[in-house]
Amino acid sequence: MSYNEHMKETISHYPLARNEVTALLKENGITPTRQRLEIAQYLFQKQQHLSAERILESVNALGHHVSRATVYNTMGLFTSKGLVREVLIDRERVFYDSNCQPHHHIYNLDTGELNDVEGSSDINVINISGLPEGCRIVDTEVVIKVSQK
Amino acid sequence: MSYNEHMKETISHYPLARNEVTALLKENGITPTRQRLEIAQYLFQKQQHLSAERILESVNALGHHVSRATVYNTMGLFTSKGLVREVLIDRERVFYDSNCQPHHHIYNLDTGELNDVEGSSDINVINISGLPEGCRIVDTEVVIKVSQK
DNA sequence: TTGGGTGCAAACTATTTGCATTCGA
DNA sequence: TCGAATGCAAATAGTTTGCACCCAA
Repeated sequence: MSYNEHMKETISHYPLARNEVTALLKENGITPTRQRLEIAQYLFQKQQHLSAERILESVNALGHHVSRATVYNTMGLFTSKGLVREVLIDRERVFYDSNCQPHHHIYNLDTGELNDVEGSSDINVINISGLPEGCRIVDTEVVIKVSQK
Repeated sequence: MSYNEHMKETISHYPLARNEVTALLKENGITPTRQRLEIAQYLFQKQQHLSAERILESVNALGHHVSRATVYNTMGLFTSKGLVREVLIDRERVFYDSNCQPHHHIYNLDTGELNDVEGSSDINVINISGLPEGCRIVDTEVVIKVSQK
């Protein structure tokens, strides 16, 4: 179902209806609890990069209640199930990327903003030497750090 | 002066003699104190990836004394002067890369080892779309995560 | 001499953990 | 019902900070 189709089918302020998020979690073998649904609904409303603390604040600001430990548990679970991707850029906090498609990042050192590299860019990571025996590439992370200074 | 030339000129167990390290720091506008010299001498003996704690332990194990705060101060200073490069891979600690030449990394998820991609590999990061106005690329970090699992 | 550098311990902060309570199926 | 999930607070660990003392120039 496309994004536009979602929008036609829901009267929620979220692009994803609750029952759709429920299905998403079930498909991935995750028991859909109230807290996980609230986190997922906030997370997947659009493609974004969020810290655990930010998720905690935002979900709770919407009038629901989720504890800090549950946010960490849930994000760890979502990561292990491949629903989100951890991006380690900032020394002090992990960012969770709600876009799991292979893509790379531009990190603005001045503002701390994390954005995606647009699709038309050319980034090639091929023919790597030095891989340990029997290892396969699990993930490739490309972060381009930019600044005005 | 090449690495081999260094080796001929010193009887130290380090590839870099103390006076050479002193010169390196001065060239970079860093006051060469005893602690900074000890850290630098350990750091630049070879190309390696070290955590702050590891540097602290190793330098002190050699019989010298450097405090934890000084290690952090010094590594922050070396980073800002471009003598080392921070690599953020591990959620719990920063790695300092004693090799500042442009190069990329292979991170072994199973062992936690961080190694360099060999020079013959093809990694191209060019023609990036989506750079903010007036920004220049300060650094490009490519980390290839591998695992046997 | 003197301003930058250092050491120490306490403070800070993101994340994890232990355990009693609650909830989904 | 019952194991899994949650909440809370305390614990953990890397890093930073405040401040008195010291040393390179």
